[in-house]
Amino acid sequence: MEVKTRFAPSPTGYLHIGGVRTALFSWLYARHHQGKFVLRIEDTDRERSTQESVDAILQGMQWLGLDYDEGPYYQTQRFDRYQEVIQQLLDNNLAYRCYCSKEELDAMRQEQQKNKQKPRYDGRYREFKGTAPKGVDPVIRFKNPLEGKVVIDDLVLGEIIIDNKELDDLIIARSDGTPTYNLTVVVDDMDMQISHVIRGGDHVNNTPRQINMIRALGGSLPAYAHVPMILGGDGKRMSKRHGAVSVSVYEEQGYLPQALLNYLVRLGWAHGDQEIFTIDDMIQLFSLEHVNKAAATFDLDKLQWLNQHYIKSADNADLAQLFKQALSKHGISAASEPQVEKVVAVQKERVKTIEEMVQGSAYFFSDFEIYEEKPAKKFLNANGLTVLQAMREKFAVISDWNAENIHTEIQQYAEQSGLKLGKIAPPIRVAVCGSANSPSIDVTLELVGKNRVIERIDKAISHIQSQVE
RNA sequence: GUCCCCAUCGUCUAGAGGCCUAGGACAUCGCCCUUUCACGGCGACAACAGGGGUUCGAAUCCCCUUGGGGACGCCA
Repeated sequence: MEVKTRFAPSPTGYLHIGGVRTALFSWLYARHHQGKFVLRIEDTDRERSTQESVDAILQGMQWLGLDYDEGPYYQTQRFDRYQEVIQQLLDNNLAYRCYCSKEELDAMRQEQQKNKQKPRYDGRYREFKGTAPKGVDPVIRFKNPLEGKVVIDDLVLGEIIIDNKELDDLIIARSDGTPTYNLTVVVDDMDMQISHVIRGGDHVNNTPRQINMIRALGGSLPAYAHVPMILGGDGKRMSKRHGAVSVSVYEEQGYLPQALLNYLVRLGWAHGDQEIFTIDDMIQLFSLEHVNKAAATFDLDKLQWLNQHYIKSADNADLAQLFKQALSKHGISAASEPQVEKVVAVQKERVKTIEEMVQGSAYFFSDFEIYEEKPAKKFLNANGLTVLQAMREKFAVISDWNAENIHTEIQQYAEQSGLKLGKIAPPIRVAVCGSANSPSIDVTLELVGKNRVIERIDKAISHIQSQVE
């Protein structure tokens, strides 16, 4: 049988890390087995589904390169089919109408909670033969088996046994006639011939209900694999405060898709000691047998380390593209000098994200008005003035402005003045960059350009002189 | 509360009864490199939740306890 997996998000919010990880595992499994991967949008909840969310999901999948062979299917476009199945269930006495009001249901739940029982619909309309109450639009419930147990042979968790007595007759159609999740999943997974249902651990409890429905419909069961959930930094379920942000945020902050994927694939899965995986590695090595059972905690530090790794090894031209986009988002024009690619080449070794690269590179492209307070205090002083004045003269006569010649001039001054490099570079750096951090001073000066370097040194000189007065 | 699941360094994990004095990675802390910040190199710290079994032998198998997570919607 052909392997066919699916990712079935509901468009009721952004696509977050947990969703992406599920999608990744599902995708990897399909790719590893040269099967098919389906994207299905579960938008039956019309109240909460939005087009923005759909777009966010599609965009996120594309950014990450998680391509699909079928879909996106939209469940709202399959209502006729669900209706047909619901009718079939009704006709075969496998489902029934329930006239309970929400208030009635609430009361039932409260009573059960009070008696320390699991809240469960009691099946009061299951064998109802009387006349329907007037003015009540009924919901339709599936007749869950009363006896017996459901055995799930989960590919990750192993055997899970749930007693049918723990289950109740779930609603498969709302009072407005629209189908609900547990029905649509079952119908779609059957119709789309999904061979492996790979999804988050929060769905384990839905599985026995779905198995019962598939059996009632005479379908064959897919294999199930429930992957562990990802917890937020607080060890609790992901929340906005702890990690559950849209993948688009990672894109905006300058994470590379490869880094995010690499981070995610190692969350709940491992291949010995290997930490770095190319996409091909992942596809080749991924297997459900090595997926962990325990939930994992999201760790931004490690993601950053991986991102740094991939930035360091990325192609300069590719990086330059991303860098340019990020610069313009910050209103920094990279139109003139220096060449973006050259800046990228020197900065890629020292940042964790593209965003960080932008933060630390503004002085290459535009002048600044203020110096960072601490370094300015420390280096733009009387000693600094001497250095700057001397170096200004030396720089002014360099005809071929490159790192090597700049380095030579600094070296010469060090010898003449008896000052260590550690005394000479910092004032120049603060004068030219506004801060105490930058790549090597010679390369930095080369890229900033001769004219601007001299302008900025002049500016720093007058800044110091005005301080002294 | 009820049901389901889980349990190795702070975090992600390796570990399929002897290869474990428990390995790797991130983080942290040292040292080296260095004109700053980084990169890099070397090193240190740091875990089998507890208790019972089974076995010649248990991180690995079983049971209990504890802890954590999930589910219990006319959400998905």
